[in-house]
Amino acid sequence: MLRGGSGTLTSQLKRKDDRVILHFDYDCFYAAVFEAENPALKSLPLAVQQKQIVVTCNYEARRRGLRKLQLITEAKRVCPDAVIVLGEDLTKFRDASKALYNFLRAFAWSDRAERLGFDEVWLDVTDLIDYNVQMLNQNDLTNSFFQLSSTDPTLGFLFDASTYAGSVFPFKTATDSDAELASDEMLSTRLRLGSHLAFHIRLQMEEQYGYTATVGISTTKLVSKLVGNVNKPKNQTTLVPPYDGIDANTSNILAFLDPHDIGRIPGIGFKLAQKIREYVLSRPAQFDAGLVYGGTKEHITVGQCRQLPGLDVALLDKILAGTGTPHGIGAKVLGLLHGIDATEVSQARNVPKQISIEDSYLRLDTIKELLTQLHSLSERLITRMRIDLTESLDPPTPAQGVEQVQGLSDDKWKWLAHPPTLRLTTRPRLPLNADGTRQRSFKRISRSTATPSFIFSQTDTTEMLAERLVKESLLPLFRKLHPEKSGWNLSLLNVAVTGMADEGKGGAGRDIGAMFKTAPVREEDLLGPTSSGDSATDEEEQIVATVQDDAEVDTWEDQDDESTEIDDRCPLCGASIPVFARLAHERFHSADNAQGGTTMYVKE
DNA sequence: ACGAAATAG
DNA sequence: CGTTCTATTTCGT
Repeated sequence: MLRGGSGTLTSQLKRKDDRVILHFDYDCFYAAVFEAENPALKSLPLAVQQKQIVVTCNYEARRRGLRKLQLITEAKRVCPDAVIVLGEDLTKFRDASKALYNFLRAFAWSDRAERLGFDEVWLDVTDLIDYNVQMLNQNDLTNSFFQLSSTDPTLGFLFDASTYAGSVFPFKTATDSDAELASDEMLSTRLRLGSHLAFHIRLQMEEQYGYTATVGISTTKLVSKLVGNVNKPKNQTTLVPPYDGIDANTSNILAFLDPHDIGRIPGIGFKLAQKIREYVLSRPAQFDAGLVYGGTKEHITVGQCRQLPGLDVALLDKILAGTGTPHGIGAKVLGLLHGIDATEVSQARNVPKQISIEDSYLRLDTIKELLTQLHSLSERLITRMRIDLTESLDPPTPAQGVEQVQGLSDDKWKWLAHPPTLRLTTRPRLPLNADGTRQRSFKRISRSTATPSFIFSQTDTTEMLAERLVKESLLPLFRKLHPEKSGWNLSLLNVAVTGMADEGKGGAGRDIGAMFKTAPVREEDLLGPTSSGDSATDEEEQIVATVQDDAEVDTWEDQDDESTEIDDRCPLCGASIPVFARLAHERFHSADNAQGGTTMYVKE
């Protein structure tokens, strides 16, 4: 690294706002799942119980004083007529989450659709947005049509492209609007379209599935996630430009982020936050000793950190240093403090990378009980594998209402992935000290081995397979972890299969036809190496693109100077089209797009 | 590849 | 019992 020019703060930070990213957060998801199966619950105060606490509750319940993470006894005292349902079996939540994810995924032409937990999803809708920006008629923005498909022009919705749908940050006045457009008109247009797309998706999600969501709209994963929180539930917030000012007065990104506690920034977890606080305070940061989790802390804001004297990559690297801290952490965190986050929304996957089942115990110190627990965990693991890693091979049963666990019927099915690794994790309870006290520890230890192929049997019962798995694989792993004949005492067991790859991808299982159907043509795709768009880990599959005879393809900038008041001009060919013929004309171009071109296979 | 740790919901 | 359980990513070896 050179000193001088290349070491300055501004040279270390470079905004790149060429994406449109939506972040969905389903409103009180667990409660919503119960409401979806029993809509009568919607008007009642509803709380979902796990162990002795309310894990979530609907907004009627919150209105009556119930809170997340409240003790059940407290909840009953505050609101005696609350409906309290047990939510310890996660199956239905997982199923609903998967269904909603697949619904949302269909809107991302890039198939960049990333789930976080059960109730959050990011969509990178850049290509869909850019396609629609090209389609805009600048002379009649208020009567725009959003194309959800590049091949079926009837698929979409009417919208007003001159305004944002839903809420915006910051609250806007008419004069702000001019400043915004002057700052970056293209970015504003794209975000407006993003806001209308988000609005449409929210409506469809409620109509088709009965779920409401809170959405954030911006250009990065970081900001889209955070800005959604500004208006909730059942709402959305777009962070409007300007994005690239140098301080909170000129950049809405900085104005938005500055009041946030650093610990609220995704990517700055407990450890990093404590280190930053310690530096800012010039002493160790304390956290509330009373409660361990959600632990209270000293309030250090992004704005405070951002304005630290001498703050740059090198300083942050020094502040955050330690064994195991990620390389480049200084640059990463400096970016986050400025609302810069180049992280890509990851490609949708057909299977998870890992499945693990665990349980915790007060005391687990006998072989007999160990075998019982390992067996139980193994059965649950194999059941989950048969749900999440298999696919039915019977094509002529399209809409079968209820999914069934593979292995219990005569249906033909196949494995979608064969996890190569089996792992056993334990959490030992530390031995008693001399004074009779015992220090708590949450340290885990693990050993892994090759997954035995018998667990992929399609004929044996989970019971038989679990029996064999314990005897042949898990017990040997356990002996590696705990060689002593006795004396161990565990507070946790975890059994996992890991390393799953999307085996269907790029090969037989992948529906190339579907990609062809929805992928728009973009000239950038055909020219350079699109700066890779990264995804370094995934081997790239074949990309199908269409090449148009470009003879008379114009871009919308070229034409449309003056247009008549009565007719619209086609944004593609400039022809004057009466309103009633508009859809048909758009269909003409789409057909041209899909069929008139040459199919080209690009191998990376 | 393996095992630990950090992060997140 | 006390945050539990689950998943992803990254580091060091």
